[in-house]
Amino acid sequence: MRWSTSFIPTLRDDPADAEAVSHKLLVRAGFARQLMSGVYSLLPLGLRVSDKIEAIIRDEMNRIGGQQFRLPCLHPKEVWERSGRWEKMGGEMFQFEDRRGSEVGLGMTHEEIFTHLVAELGSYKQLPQIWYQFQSKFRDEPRPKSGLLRVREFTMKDSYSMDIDPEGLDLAFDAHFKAYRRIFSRLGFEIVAVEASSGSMGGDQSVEFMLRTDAGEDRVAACGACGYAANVEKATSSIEPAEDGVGLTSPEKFATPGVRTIADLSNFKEGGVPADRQIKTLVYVVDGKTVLVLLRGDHVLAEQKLIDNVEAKELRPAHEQEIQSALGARPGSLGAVGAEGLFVIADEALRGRRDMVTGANEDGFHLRGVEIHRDIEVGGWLDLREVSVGEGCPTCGESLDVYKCLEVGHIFKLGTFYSEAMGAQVLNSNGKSVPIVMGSYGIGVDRNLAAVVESNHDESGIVWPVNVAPFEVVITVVKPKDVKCLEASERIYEALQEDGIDVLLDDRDERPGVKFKDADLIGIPFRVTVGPKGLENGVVEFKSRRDGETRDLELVRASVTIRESVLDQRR
RNA sequence: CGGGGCAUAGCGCAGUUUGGUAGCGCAUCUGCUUUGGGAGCAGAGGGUCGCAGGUUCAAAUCCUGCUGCCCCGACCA
Repeated sequence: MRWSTSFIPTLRDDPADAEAVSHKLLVRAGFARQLMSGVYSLLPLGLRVSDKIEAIIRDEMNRIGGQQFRLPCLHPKEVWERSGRWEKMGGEMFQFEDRRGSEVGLGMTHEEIFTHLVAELGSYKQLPQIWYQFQSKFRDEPRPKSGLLRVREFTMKDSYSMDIDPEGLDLAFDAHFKAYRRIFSRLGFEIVAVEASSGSMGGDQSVEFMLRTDAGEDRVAACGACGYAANVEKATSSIEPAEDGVGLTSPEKFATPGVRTIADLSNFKEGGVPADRQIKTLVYVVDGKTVLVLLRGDHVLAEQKLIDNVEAKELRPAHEQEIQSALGARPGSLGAVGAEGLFVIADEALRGRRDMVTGANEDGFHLRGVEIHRDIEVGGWLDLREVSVGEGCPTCGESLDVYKCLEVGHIFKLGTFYSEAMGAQVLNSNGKSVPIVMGSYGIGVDRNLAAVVESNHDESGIVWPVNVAPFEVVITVVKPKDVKCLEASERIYEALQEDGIDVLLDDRDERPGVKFKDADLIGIPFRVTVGPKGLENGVVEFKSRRDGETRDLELVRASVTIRESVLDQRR
């Protein structure tokens, strides 16, 4: 492609509303433009990268026997009602009426629609199957952010596996696991595969593929010693057992004027205790019922653990008014002692604790000498706390690290939830009708595109890995008006094109400095500079974007060397 | 949904406090000079000042309402 006739709108300044590095660079370098909040247009350069990422994914999906489909974005309400997710997705799904008044929605994922086709399978002899597609997904995110990292319309590769039994699902899951590892390796990512919460997907096991970056929104707890890694939504850890005193024969109320927080109470002079000697009382509304959630004062609730453990349609923190009427006190003085009629869930870390301090359900008062098992009627013990840095690894006991990650892929074992809901059954070898066992596997194409930029850039711009670069080589014609200069450039350009190299010829009538800056900004891995200076000696300059390494190539064999360098880095 | 900020030319911004009919840099177009890391000079084009009301002789500027976008939090496959 010739730069002079291409649409590559580079900008000198960062866009004012961009925060994430990938957002700034993708806009500045002319890969993407925003249309509205969380919705982006891909420009020619952006699409070229997207196409390459898709090609890698397609290659690996085909390798494990995947068959490519294309399903609609526009879905009827009925199909989503059969799985119960029309309601469950709530505001996150774009839902509206067509002109006849039929309710329709934009697909945020395609379990229901694929399962609709899966129902056509009739015999175990047709299994296993792996089906996939690249398709737009629509999710009305509460807060789109960080450019292409969190958007409302995006392209996803989603695949689905169909098997006769759980053992078959294990095989398909494992095949995807390995395919994903290869995909991310070809994208140049060092990823961590972590145990994750399945969230609204249902199912019993899920693995997230995490890329360590501060631009991410998830946090992962990982052990450097044994390799344990899990999303903090699911991660567990071991902590030092607490040593409690004998305590009192019964809880004793004491005045704590002005104390509203755990920190207040630990600094409180008359009767304050450290946070790990306090019981934190949170109030939740679970399907309309008020529930108390207890944690050690210095621990943080991992809300997803609560959601995963209690089967509920709706779960949310209670409003202050609801708290007031349920317990008779405001947050700051809440406690579970004597909280009759309210279900109490306690975190495991509180098990067996004595001589604790908690709110008295009376503003400005707390109780001391509280012994959990004696004084509080706990309805359920659960692991609810979020792990933090330095706590013990649950498998080997070494110290855990916690860091920010971006979710670049997620694979789920769905089981029979959708096949049962949609009536997707086959006859097994005994002639009995059984639901198909399914898995679901996703990779966000645009998110991965942005993720590559997050982990491959420097102060001059993007540094694309050869595998996904929009062009592998840019030929910078220093002086396009000089006939020798242009002719030499054209020769290399044509030779590389014939060899199947993606090459961009910068034949613009611009000053060399502008061309160098632009080439660095858009991040082409290799640059060939053809100028009068070099041509006098029969050479062109060959430069690597990543390490800046430069060497002169004899004009006559330049294209051969360049091709070898490119092919060497393709994977 | 709660809190904060912003909205003026394709991009980045000033002008708003104290109302007087819109400006700077980059980009674009023309000419000349220049040409190996975002050139210089001269000239030119381009704006319903987010939208709708209101106040006023006069509104980018003051008042009211609305919309959009960004950030923090909540939320989130």
